[in-house]
Amino acid sequence: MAKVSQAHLEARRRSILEAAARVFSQKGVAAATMAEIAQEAGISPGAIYRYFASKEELAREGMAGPAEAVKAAWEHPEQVETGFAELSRATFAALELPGADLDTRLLLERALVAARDEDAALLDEFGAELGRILRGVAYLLRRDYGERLEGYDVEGLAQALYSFYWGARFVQLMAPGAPGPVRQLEAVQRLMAAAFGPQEGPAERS
Amino acid sequence: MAKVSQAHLEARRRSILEAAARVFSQKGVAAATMAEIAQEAGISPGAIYRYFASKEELAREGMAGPAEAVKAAWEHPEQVETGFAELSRATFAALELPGADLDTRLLLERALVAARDEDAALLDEFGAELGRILRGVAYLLRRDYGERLEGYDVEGLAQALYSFYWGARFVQLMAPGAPGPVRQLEAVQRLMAAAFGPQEGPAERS
Amino acid sequence: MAKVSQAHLEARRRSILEAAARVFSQKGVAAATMAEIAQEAGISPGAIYRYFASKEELAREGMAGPAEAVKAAWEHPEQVETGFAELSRATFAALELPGADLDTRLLLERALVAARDEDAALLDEFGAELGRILRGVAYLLRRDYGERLEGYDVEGLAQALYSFYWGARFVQLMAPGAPGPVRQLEAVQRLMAAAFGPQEGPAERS
Amino acid sequence: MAKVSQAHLEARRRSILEAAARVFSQKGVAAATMAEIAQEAGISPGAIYRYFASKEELAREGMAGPAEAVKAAWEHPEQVETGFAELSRATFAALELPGADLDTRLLLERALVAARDEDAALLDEFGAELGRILRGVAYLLRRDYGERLEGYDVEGLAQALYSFYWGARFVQLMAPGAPGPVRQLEAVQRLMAAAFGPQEGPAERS
DNA sequence: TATGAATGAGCGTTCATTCAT
DNA sequence: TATGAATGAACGCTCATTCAT
Repeated sequence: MAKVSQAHLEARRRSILEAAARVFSQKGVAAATMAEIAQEAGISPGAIYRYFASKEELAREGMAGPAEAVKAAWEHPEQVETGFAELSRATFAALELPGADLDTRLLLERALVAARDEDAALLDEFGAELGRILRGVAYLLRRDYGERLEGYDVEGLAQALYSFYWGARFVQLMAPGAPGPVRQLEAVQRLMAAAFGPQEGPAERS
Repeated sequence: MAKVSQAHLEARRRSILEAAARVFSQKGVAAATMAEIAQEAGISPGAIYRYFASKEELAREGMAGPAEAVKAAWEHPEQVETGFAELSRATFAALELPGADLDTRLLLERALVAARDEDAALLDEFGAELGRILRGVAYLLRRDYGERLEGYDVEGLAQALYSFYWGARFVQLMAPGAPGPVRQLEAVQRLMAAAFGPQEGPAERS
Repeated sequence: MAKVSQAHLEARRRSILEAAARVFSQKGVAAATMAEIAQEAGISPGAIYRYFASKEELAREGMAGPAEAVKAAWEHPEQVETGFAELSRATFAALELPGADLDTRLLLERALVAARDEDAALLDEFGAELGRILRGVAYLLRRDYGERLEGYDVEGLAQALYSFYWGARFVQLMAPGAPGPVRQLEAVQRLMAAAFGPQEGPAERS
Repeated sequence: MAKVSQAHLEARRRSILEAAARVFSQKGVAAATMAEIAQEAGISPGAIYRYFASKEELAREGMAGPAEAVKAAWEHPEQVETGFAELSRATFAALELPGADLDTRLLLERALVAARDEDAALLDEFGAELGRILRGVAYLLRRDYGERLEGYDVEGLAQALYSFYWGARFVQLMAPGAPGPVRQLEAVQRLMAAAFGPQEGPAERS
């Protein structure tokens, strides 16, 4: 029963995690009850404790951000074929998919928890991720716009774009009726196109 | 302890609100206890209920966003002497003041609560505020950049800038070490300057 | 200020007691709050404590049964001119006056309190009152029906009539739509008339 | 402690109800605490809430009058073999059993609560029960005494007898030393016998 | 190993009582 | 002496956690 169990155990663990994420994002970590999570996962409350030592641990793991595929792309830009514009567009388009708001809520709550507890580990993780993504953004900017970035604070610009991304998520959550992420991005891209000169820029590539 | 002046009562009320804001932003609304808030305010738990009917009401009022002066400026741009660039700078500079993070936490939690409960009132309020600010941003953009905005989706751009602002707040909270709001803004302003043509643009105004 | 105060003090004390009786009979002793009673009495909560040491004392005194005039008549039947039938009728007719239910509630609650706490004093008081009234009822029965009561357990009958009175109060409270006290009494009097022979009985008197 | 049988659950529920009835009748519903009831039932306070949603619900169910067998007899007089006199005697005799006072207290408190809150449901229930019993009493009176009731307000008389019953309960609670229910009833029955003529009356039946 | 009834600490809230004014 | 804001113990209730089954 040993080896097979191992796989089952892992599956069960993941299913609890997913149930928890659903409940957390809907109600918030504090308001969610273990009983609810158990029901969502289709097991008994007591069983959860075979897989997670406490609600806190479950929250910590259950809020570990959704493994966004797009994130990986930004973190490893060398392996990315598409240009900055296309990747941006895909990233922002994903925000308009159903379910994005749930992720945003979870991410925000997670951020809040980290900021409140001065949870160094979580904060560091976020910082590290930010660093990787920033590097990716800057890399792609440089690759696509080359010397036309001369005189620009590319890191500052990359950070601004990253902020813009988070802000778009946030506003989308709070005011679904406002101009959506994609429309915002288009306005920004028009700006960048104008700033970095004739459309040849990114087009040169290929 | 009878017949305390109206002013005293008001002061007490405000002091409770401030204590609550501190505790809420530190621990989150759900985790904060009335006992803690009372202690922070230097009174007994029961006394709070002379001023606020419930924890929920206290949370509602205690999280009512700090009356940011800057916000007013964006909402009434006709009365604003300074240009778009200057106002932006002031707005972002304020984010680097101490205490900004506290506000951001409170605002985020408030947003989360609203989004979770589908609290129509709060959501509407946010949406209305967003609308006013967007109008202000667009107004200032048009006033400062005039016909050079020809062909631009000014509303989309305004929304993008607003998103950028929120994102900057968020990132600042989560990764204090990253390029700060002001540096990000400078990069964006450089971009806008390049896009909207020779520096004369905003300068024309005088 | 001394002598005049004395009268005022007594008046104030009584007004508190009346306010308390009103609130107690409406909400019950446990649910009534000192603040409510104070408001009803038109004073401040703190002031009550100048006149009564505690809520319990206030309850004890405030529930001291309404000084029913009829009760006095039954307790001192020698001074009563009217016959048993007339006094009974007056007694039951009073139950159909507005306000009777409020008294009934208060009396019932008081009874409950006494029965619960095995409050010997209150229980004794009720017992003593019962004794006096029973004696009065028996006295009037014997005076009015004379030897026709031969062979009857007059004390048992008197007690039954007293029970009937209380039961009528109780049912009136719980089921206002049922045949009222007076109608019930009439049925009983018809029964007594039939049992004790030709109407001459009480009529002989004069 | 999982998968306890349905029977166990039912038993536990009933034991809580019994504990509650004991405490309620001893202290009154308002003064009784959940902790006390829990202790009386031999469980923890929290456990009660698996069986009852609130103290109020517990009170509602815990005060649901003891399913008196006698009551059923009065409500379905057609199925009753015994005559009015015998059934009355059984009913009043039951009042002298130990435990009757406990029930009376509970019933009185329940009545008070209903009257205070103007609890329409409870009041209606009481009214409906009263109606059924009254019908039963009148039915039995007519069956046993037949045409000798000519000229009587049978409904009024039935109601008077019902009031008498409640009053006897009440007085018994408050003044245990007074002539007991059975003795009172005997006096009343003597009266009825005298009023309705020669003993043949009920005897005719056979 | 899973269950889910039970625990009990801790929460929000109330209110009798006190006491500075 | 009256006021009424403040106290703080105690309540009803919740729920993370435990453990007998």
